[in-house]
Amino acid sequence: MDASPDTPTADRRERKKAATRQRIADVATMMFGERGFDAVTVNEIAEAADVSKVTVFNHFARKEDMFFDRMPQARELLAQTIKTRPKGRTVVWAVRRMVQTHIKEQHPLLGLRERYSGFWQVVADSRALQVRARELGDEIEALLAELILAEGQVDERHARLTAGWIMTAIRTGLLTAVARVMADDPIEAINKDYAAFMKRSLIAVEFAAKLA
Amino acid sequence: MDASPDTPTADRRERKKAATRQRIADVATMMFGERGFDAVTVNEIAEAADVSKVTVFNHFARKEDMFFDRMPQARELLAQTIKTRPKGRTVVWAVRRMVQTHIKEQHPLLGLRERYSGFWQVVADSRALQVRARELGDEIEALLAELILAEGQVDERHARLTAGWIMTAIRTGLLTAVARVMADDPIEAINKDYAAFMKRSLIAVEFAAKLA
DNA sequence: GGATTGACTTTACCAGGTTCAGTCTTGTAC
DNA sequence: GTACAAGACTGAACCTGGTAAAGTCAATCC
Repeated sequence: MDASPDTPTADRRERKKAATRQRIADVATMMFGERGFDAVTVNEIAEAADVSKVTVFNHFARKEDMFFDRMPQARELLAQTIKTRPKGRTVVWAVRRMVQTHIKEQHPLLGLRERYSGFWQVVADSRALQVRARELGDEIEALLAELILAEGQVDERHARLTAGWIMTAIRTGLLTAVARVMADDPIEAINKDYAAFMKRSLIAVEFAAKLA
Repeated sequence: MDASPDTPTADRRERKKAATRQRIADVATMMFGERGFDAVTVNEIAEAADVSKVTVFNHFARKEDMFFDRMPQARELLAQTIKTRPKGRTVVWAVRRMVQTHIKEQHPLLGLRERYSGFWQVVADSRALQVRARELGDEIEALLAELILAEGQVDERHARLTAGWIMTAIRTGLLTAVARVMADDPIEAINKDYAAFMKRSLIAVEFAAKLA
């Protein structure tokens, strides 16, 4: 997960910076988990991380980003998955395969485990986090639209439409599954159903996209 | 548009309250249009409407709601349109017909006119407004899902999925069309294309929903 | 050794939003 | 007509996220 095992003598500075960022994110995530996102102030986080408020905002543009601090990596992952797909496969196909893999491997991004449910509980309890989650989803949707557009088969509007439909399917499947996890349904049953739903609905999207 | 022509001696109070609310919304909308949403402070609005800041927040829970002050009516309209649809018609059918009507009649909600473009320009320039617009769209999506669920043909997850696909189609069509209006394309060409797109994509949604 | 860079700090400030303790208006009951 | 209750509205203080400016201190470069 770390930047480089082969940092010769190099940048203590960068390491320290990364460490500070990580410390802030960790302490913040813990506090959010304990008391809820809105009940924790940025000042408290700064104090707990032994840093000034301004430093917090130097590392994270918004308070919400301390919670979603791994999203940039997620976007990277999606982009890579799609760009390295086998020749002749569509973007939708690559997305479908990625989703299936995530569910099977219980990947943090789209997969589920009991112990992830705290994360989602915090989101469910905070309007600000839901707004930011939606925004991050939109960014991914835009990225997806670009990649679909790059296939060259359709115009921009159609690419956006397809990307929106894909994200709707993913969001719906994920949210429903998360709700079931929080209701203490058995994970295995949830995952089986979740995977089946994603397969069906993404195939339907592919059809609809051809039709529209 | 007014509450009741047959208010005997009754509620001057309510009328005054509604008038205050309207005055605030009007003055705010004008100021937003002139200087942009973020550049206008709530204090300025309060002063211009000759009212205290607290009063502003008594009428509108958030600053953004002064701008989107007609959304509650829009939701009402959607619900009525769907509930009063001819027997045997699906929710998607009713939505499609409503969208077509709005475009044809250049209804403020989903239709387009040159002079609406100021409205959309203000939204395009403000992150806060975009967030709120998305949120309002989500509320409508949830309403739509409920109505689809009430048809009794599908489970809740499927209803949400369908509602999400519908809203994606509408959002995509509307945003693209708005962009063209702002780029000064001729309205008639835009509307023709916009209507055709909505028809195609909503039919595709209906197909996909059956398939999924 | 001296200059430069860049992470971090302190202080002060802004704007949205809430709380509270009222005042002023209006409809109602006697 | 007077008393009273409800409720729209007010003023001021306060909280929180977020920004600006100016400067401190350690690591790096030459």
